[in-house]
Amino acid sequence: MSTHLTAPKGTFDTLPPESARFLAVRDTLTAPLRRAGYGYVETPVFEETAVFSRGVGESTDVVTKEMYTFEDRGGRSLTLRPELTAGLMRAFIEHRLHTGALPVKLWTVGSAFRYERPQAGRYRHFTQVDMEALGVDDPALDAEVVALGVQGFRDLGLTDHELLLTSLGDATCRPQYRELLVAFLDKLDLDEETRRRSAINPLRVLDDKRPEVQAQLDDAPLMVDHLSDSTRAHYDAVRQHLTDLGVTWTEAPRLVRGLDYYTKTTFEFVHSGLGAQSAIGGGGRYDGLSAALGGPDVSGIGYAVGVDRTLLAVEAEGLDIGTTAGVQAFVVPLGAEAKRLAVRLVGRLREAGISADTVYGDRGLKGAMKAADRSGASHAVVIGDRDLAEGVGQLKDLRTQEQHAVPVAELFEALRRATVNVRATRG
RNA sequence: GUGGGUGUAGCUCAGCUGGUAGAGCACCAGGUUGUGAUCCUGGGUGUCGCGGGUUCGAGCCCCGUCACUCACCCCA
Repeated sequence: MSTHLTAPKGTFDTLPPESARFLAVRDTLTAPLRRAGYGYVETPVFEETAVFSRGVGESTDVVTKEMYTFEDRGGRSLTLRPELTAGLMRAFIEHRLHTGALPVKLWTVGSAFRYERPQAGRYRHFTQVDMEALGVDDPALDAEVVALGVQGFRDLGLTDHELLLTSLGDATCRPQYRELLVAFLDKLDLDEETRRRSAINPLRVLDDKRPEVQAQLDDAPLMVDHLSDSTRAHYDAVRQHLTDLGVTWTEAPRLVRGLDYYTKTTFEFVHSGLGAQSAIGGGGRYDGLSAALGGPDVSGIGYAVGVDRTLLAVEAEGLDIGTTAGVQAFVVPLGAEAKRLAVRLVGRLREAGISADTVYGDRGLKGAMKAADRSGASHAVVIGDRDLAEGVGQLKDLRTQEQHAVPVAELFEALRRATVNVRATRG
């Protein structure tokens, strides 16, 4: 078995019927964005490495040890995107979208790649929904973005999740706070690696899960207590708008995000049924990102949601979504002549928008009927030599087992009518 | 990168103190070459993750390795 080809470490295949749930989750998460006027964007899954090293941040683990970076045949350094925001910003800058109406509201969905040790909910290839509102720094926009994320989870029927919210300050107050925090951390008993992390990105130490570290952090200074007047007012306004929108949250003053570009409003959606990788989405404001990528100094806010993790959350809550009904009609031919008729009939049904299928390969009548049953079809047509001699096919209601002969020329119409009736009854 | 757990059929698993592989589900065929959920009969679909060692003999014991998995780290 190990000599056979398998999906690369940390990756997985999503097969039917689970794949239907994946699609349902993906589409449900993006629906609120489409309703709110966000435009779809598609960018490459790889970018020049600098897009991420400068965008995500040289000090982040994502950039320093988790990227799939390679040189192409032309000697360019390229990287498979470890997240979607930086590429979206690159496109925003490249196409000078800031010269148009603001804010520019964008969304995308697709693959991201990180070289990490696989774990429950953490894979080397994963799918994210990503959205950004660029060019306007308005607390109401922060609230809209957060609320749209919440809406997606609500629409899926998820209940066991929580919105964590905080403010990370901005360029006027974060540096001073950082110094305070560094001074505090310097007095603690930390291992060498944590100390190194503290020097590069001290905020992240606050997020450490280890009890021996957390125990020392009770008196740590918090960013929210050291916000400048303007960021304080910004944060207050965001919370006011969220309350108006009926969004509830938990204050999380130690919340930190792993990507360097976040400022001010910062949030994370966590789900209780996922194990250690509990974040199903997260985001925030990133007023310095555009400039860091060589673009205009415009602000932005957005979030990313993990489609795979959200699917895990949906499954953890036992939600019934994306169940496929199978096809509506099924044709069972017996013999070569009937087979030609079946192929034509199925083709016509599909053209008419009715999902239909038939059997392929050498199947006996019993096997074919079994396939018809499995297909989910409400109606089947059985055509054998005996029927053809009489110029008919047998239309069968698979639910009631009722069956009657229908002239060959009328089979299409009879099936169409029967399946449309079923749909009307169900709907 | 650091630790722990687990690898037997498509899936879930059993396999006694080492004797050469099984169950259920699923799948396929048959039960009058014309009818699907039940029933009956038949079919194993497997390099027991891989490599080496011990042994007369290894699914079982030992070593190595790979994969999966969970946690740290990190984060979607």
